[in-house]
Amino acid sequence: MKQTSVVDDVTRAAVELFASQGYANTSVQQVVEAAGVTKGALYHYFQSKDDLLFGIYERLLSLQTERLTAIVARGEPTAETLRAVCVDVIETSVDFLLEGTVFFRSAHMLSAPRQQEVTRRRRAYHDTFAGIVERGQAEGLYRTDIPVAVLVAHFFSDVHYLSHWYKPEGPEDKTVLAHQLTDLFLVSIAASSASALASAAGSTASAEG
Amino acid sequence: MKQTSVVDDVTRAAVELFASQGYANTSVQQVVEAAGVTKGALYHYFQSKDDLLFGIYERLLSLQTERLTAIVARGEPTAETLRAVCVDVIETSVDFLLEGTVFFRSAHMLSAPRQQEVTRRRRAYHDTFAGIVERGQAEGLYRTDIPVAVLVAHFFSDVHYLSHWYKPEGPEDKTVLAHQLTDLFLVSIAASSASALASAAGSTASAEG
Amino acid sequence: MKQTSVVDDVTRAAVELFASQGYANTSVQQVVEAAGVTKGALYHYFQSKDDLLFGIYERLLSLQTERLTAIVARGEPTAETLRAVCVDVIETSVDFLLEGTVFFRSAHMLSAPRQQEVTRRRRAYHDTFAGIVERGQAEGLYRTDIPVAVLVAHFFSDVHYLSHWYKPEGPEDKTVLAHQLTDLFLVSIAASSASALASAAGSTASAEG
Amino acid sequence: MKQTSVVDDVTRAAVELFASQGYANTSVQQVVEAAGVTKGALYHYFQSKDDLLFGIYERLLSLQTERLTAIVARGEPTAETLRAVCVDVIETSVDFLLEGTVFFRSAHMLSAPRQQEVTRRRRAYHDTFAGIVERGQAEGLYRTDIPVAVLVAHFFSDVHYLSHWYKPEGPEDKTVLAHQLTDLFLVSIAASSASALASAAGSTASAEG
DNA sequence: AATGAATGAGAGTTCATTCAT
DNA sequence: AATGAATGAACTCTCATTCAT
Repeated sequence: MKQTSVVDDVTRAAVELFASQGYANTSVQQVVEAAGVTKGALYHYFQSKDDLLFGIYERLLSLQTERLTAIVARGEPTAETLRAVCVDVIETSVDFLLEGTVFFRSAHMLSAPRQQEVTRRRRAYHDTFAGIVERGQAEGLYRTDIPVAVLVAHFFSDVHYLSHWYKPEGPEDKTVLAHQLTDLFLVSIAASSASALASAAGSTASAEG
Repeated sequence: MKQTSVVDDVTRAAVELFASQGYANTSVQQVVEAAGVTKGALYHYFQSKDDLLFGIYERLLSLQTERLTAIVARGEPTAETLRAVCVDVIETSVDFLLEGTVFFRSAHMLSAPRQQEVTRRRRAYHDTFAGIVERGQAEGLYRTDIPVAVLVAHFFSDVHYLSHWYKPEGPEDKTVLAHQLTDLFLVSIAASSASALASAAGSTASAEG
Repeated sequence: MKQTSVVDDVTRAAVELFASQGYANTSVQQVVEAAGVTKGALYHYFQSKDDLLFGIYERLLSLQTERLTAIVARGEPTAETLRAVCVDVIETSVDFLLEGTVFFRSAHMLSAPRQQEVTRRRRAYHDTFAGIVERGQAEGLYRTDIPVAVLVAHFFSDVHYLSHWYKPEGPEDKTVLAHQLTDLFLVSIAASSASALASAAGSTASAEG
Repeated sequence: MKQTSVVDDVTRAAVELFASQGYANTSVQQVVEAAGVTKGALYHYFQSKDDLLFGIYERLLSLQTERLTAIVARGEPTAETLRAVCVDVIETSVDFLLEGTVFFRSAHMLSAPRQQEVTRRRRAYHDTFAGIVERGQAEGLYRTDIPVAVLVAHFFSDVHYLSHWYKPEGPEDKTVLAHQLTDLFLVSIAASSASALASAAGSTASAEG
């Protein structure tokens, strides 16, 4: 009774191969062999190899956007919202670690229009995130001595980097890790941290800790 | 009076093309055309296309290792050493932004032995960095409630991510940015920040800031 | 009240696509889409793509053979018969200009047996035409200094060429054009024209007109 | 000492295969096998299969344009010029019969820009030819009761049709044929032929011969 | 030191046709 | 009568690399 479809089998095989060998180093032949289908079947459902890659991004972006929207819609206080968003995106990224690997490595191999589409959607996601941080700044929660763009990049750098070092089979638990990274981020952007930079900016000799 | 060599011209052209189009999408033909040399000349100095990529990594890794060693050799207090190292690696990464782009995107396209070599050297670099953090923990400067591996990853994620968002021609000054990111990192790993996680770990409702 | 059949819709779509893009450049998929039917339906009525092409030829050849036979059967004097045949085939060719385009461009793409069948029927048509000319020669109407094969080719070249230059929406009226081309042909093969070649054959300096 | 180049061998093989099987039915593999070269060598000199086809047209168009220009440049009386042009283009077309076959069958398979280029050059050729006819009309040599466009099409139809019926190994001598077809054309467009149409236009019952 | 023509394996993609439904 | 998913062979084209010069 197990129902497998060509689309699912191919997508699964593609994610694994793209993540382990890279998009460019993976031939369509390898994908169809790993998926147990024929080339003709693949091209019946996908217009091009590019489509395979975009499909992976599409799923990930849709999922993350949806989750972000849902959390924001709960209408909790800013600090709680931001913490929930951070934890959630890290956990989701761990769940889709292969997809993330492919995403960050191979986005530049997409056709130009699709690259723009991906960029557009990621930007929308980042903008929503930035909006929460800005609201927190207005409420006096977060420091304002560093541009929001830098704060946002600082957070997403952790998300991005996960696929470069995190091993799901390793010692770090996904949930614990999500809270640890979130805490590192939230501590660093807290309004109370702002003073540190003021004295440190022009000198490497100030004390901290 | 000849000021340009085949090796330099080719390397420069390769970095630019690999950064803008990706390694796999760049043909050797494109490289030789952009460098103004012939294929024969390129293959006289490089054994393979792989060599071109490895050469870029080689230079960047050597430079960063050398700078890290020099800073550590100054024998300053841990806090000053770590701050100096962080600022320096960020500034250097901005200076070699194209190389960084190539590095993080295309390392997986290297031949297996060279991929191992790169990994080995990056690990050595990270280990030295981790050693400084651990020394600081022993001195009571940095929090110990989060594994060092996570703290190290948290820092290098910023370095890594630079090539994805930072625009040298944009509004952010390189030095200012280096200090901002360093500050965000140092604040978050300070021993005094450790308490935050304790209360936050099991709940999303705790207050921060 | 159903007024369209799969066969008709498909044939119409095939003629248009084959004429505008060429037989080889038109996929069966394009034909079924243009005809508004499915692939299964097409293959229910046609054995192969080749069948589509042959069907177009079949219709055109049958029609022209039928019309030629009808005109000859009227038993008019040779000159009248030939004129009527010429005018008719030109007019019919204009009416089936798309079919003509396909015919002359793509006949060589038919399977060998069908190519032979087409050749056989065209030859029969030409032979009947040649017979009329020969009868006219025997009656002293047409010149005998040029082989009949050349005279016949001279006429059919005009028919053939129509699809390369004639635009139904252009200024030339179909009937007028048919009479003009017929006149050019009949004038040139008239017995009284025979002397012209005699003096011209070995020299390019003779006068004409 | 026989010098053969890849370009020549490939072009020769391509003309023969395209003429006998059609462009679309001939694979690049077949061309390289017939030419005795490798695929890589072919693609070193030709950018695409399209290039092969265009190269054939290019040579033919250049040759014919050059010859037309040379004849016109002799500045002979109109009648002599037109006769020389007609004889020459027919003889040349016989010499390049395979190229002609390819030309008329496969021009529509060229990429759009190249199709336009071919059309542009053929039109220029036809315009020069039409100019000679018009000059002859002004001089009272040729009939004016039929549009020049029809007269020009009437001539080129013979040239075009050659590849459909003429066999170089057959009984017709090239030069004799050229003069026969030229004569048929010149007789039919002579000013003295004009009266024939006047009485024939509205009726199929008039007598001729 | 340098050339660039030539190689040849393998890439992504198309498509007429089949067949279970 | 009709569907459309699936096949699989063949297609055009690319490209890192070699080697005679």
